[in-house]
Amino acid sequence: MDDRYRPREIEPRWQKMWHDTKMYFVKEDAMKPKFYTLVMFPYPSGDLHMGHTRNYTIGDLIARFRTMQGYNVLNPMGWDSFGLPAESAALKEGIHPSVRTPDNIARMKEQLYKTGMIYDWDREVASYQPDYYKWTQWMFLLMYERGLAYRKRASVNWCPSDQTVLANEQVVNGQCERCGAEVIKKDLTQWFFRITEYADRLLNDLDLLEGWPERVRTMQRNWIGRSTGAEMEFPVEGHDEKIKVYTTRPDTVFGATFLVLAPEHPLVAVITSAEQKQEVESYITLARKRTDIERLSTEKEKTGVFTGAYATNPMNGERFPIWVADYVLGTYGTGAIQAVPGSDERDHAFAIKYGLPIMTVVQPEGEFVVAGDDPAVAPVLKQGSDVPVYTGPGVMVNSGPLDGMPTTESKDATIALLEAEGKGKRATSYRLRDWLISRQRYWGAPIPIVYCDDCGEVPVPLEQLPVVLPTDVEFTPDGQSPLLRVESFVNAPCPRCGKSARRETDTMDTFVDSSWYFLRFCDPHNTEAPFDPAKANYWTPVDQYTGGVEHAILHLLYSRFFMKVLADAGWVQAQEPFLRLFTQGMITLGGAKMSKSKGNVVPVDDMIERYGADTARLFVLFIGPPDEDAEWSDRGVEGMHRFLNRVWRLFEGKVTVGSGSSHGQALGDYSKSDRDLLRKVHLTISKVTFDIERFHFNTAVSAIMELANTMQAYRDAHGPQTSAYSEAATNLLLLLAPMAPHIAEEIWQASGGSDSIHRQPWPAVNEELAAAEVVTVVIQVNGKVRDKVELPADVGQDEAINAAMQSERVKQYLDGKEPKKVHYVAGRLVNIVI
RNA sequence: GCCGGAGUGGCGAAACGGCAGACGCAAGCGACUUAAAAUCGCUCGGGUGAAAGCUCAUGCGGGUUCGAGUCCCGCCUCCGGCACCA
Repeated sequence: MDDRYRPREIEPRWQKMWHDTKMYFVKEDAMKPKFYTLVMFPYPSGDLHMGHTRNYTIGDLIARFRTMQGYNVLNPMGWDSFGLPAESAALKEGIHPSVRTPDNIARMKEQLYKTGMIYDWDREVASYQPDYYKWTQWMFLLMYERGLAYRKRASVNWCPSDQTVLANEQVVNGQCERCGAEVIKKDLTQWFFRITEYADRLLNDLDLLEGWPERVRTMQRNWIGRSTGAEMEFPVEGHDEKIKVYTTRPDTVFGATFLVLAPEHPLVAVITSAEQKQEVESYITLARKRTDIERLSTEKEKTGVFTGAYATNPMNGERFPIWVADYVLGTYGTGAIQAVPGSDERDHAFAIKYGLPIMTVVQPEGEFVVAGDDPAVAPVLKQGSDVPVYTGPGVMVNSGPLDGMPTTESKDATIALLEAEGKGKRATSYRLRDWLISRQRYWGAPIPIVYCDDCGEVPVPLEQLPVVLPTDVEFTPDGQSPLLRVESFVNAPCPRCGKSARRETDTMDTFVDSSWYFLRFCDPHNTEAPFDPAKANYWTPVDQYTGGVEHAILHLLYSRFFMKVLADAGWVQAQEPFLRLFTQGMITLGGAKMSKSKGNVVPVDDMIERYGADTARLFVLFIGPPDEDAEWSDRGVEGMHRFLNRVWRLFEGKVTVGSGSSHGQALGDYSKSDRDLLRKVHLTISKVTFDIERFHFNTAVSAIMELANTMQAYRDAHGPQTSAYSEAATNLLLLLAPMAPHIAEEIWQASGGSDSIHRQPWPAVNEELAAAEVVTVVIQVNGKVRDKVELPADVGQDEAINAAMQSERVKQYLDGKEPKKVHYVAGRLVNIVI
């Protein structure tokens, strides 16, 4: 072994060995338990920084750890390589994305290689390649066949900067998630996936995902936003139409004093009276012009206009006015509400502004008086601001058959009443909208649809896939799909009748590409199908998925949707794609996320050059709890480099490693100091194993450091040539192997270890060696530590308490008196209560 | 407003209801060296004390318990998600 630790010499050597021997290439193996670990595949932007390294180091550690534990481990890598960033960069630099993308991939692959990441590269996929997106198009057709892909004209989100439509999920606070531009609404005919059909299952199955962070499950629950209530029909005076209303508080129907329609509601034009027509139309025009941001900023001030029409309350026959207001959303519920200003703050504000009647129908329990007994407490139909709004629980008043009923029962009772009289029914509503997948941009998978004058919209048949994305395209965005300009692409024969027809020219949202890639990894070379179900069923669900929390809704919800659709179609068995999810924190520099544009990156190449990959890897594991953000520290990384140098020196002077947990001698043959060292070894095995299992990598590294410190002290006293030291050294390397794989491999092979260290079994805890011989029992008086005493590990309660009572300190506190009570925690603590 | 998560030394952080601050960074002192680097050793939450020790201390206020950073109740602050969703 070299006398100095030289990572630049040893790391490339072992990387080559792992790579050349295809050490981590795997096949299905029914005899072994499988473990599918996956890190979210990256967008190939070019250069990796330490934020990425944290992510991939965790993935690599899991793969190596589970392999040593005897699992058949699938750890693949691929490239999420369609999408806007490549296109924007290409426009800026004048390099075509089809050239730039493979270059970037090659660069990132090289950096992963140099960091010692191991993947089954035989399974590499890239979503921009035709042999991948052929199957993305197949997925579209599957959706289409099952009635889950459809085209409709709708008011959609449009990013004026990126010049394309966006999914709801890609609009954050009224701004484009990618570029921050203010999103506007446009009426366009677009393709959607009917994810709302799966809303219930996507919500309910979140309960099964116990291996997911609570935070992510909550975010998905909020996003799906299920509420339950009722739909009710309100007849319109002088018209046959009835207005359907959705409400979560059907029990307050007796307090409804007007109806409100969203500006987009189709009945607005039908029911509006001649006198009000002009006012209503100009209001609607105004409302449509407002962006989401404007609507948010005017949150307090509600606006609306009277339609001139009247409706009848189905429960009590009351006649009341119908208004139009944009505080009611056209896209939620039925786009129409019953306004109950006595029980809803928004309706109350609106009623006050426009002088509409307010009536109390719910009263707080304690204040209940029989309706009519005291008009001051139970006001009947009053106008003005003196009738307060009350939204809490209570008792129904002014509500006919519901009077006196507590609100805990009134909701169900009202629904029963509505259903019995045929005036309404129980209903559920969701915040989730269908997923808009069309994009008017170039760098994506073409939507496999042809429009024929005779046959209409025709899906491209499987044997004609892929619909290839042409490369000779002028793709500067102008609000229209760039593919429209390519005659040879647009003009295509109708697959059904053969007459000349036109192709769909929009491409798919890149989130479609990434919604199924984890399945392609199971069978990446299949030319007949997206994957062989038998192989997919062997590997899926993914046992451990790792990635950034920024995908909590978009990617993770879409993938779950795809998995359920594929399960329904019989392609997979699992209902959920990702069994356990880990969301790692960012690494920040100067308090901000590392990013090239901000210029605050620590490139992984620099770290490898200066300290080697193992130092970089170990440091990002040690930097803090892996699910929390952590600030980069140059000093910290130097400390970690010092540690690896210390490890190196522990092996100076012919230290021999053997098999991990065997020890040739009986326990009694070891000296006291040997036994102490071995105890530390086995306690460390136990702690590191436990900590890796529960993703506490920072404390796993600490534990290994402690072991190294203990070994150093032992070595200073007894030298390295003892069997106890050899066993300690062996286990130290094995524990370090998944985290710092190169140095572990180098020392292993230089110290007589057989084969690769990465093919050794993970060390087992020897309970006999781990067992303590003596314990330090803490002696408390009234819960405060006053003394400690060393006792044999198998000490009984009586001896321990006895020993405690002998303590001089305890005697001082007792002052001759008898203790009131004594608590004993076996082998740990005696608490004397005085 | 609703829903999650988090508040511990100078810093990153540890602690099955049982010795608060492991491990590391920074800092200080010392050894080695002509010197520096590297390496090694010691100190390192506050107050008090010569020391042993005593005492205060895990965002704030209560509570449960022999014993609370940890459990319960009520607050405060920060981070994240949702939000005119009827």
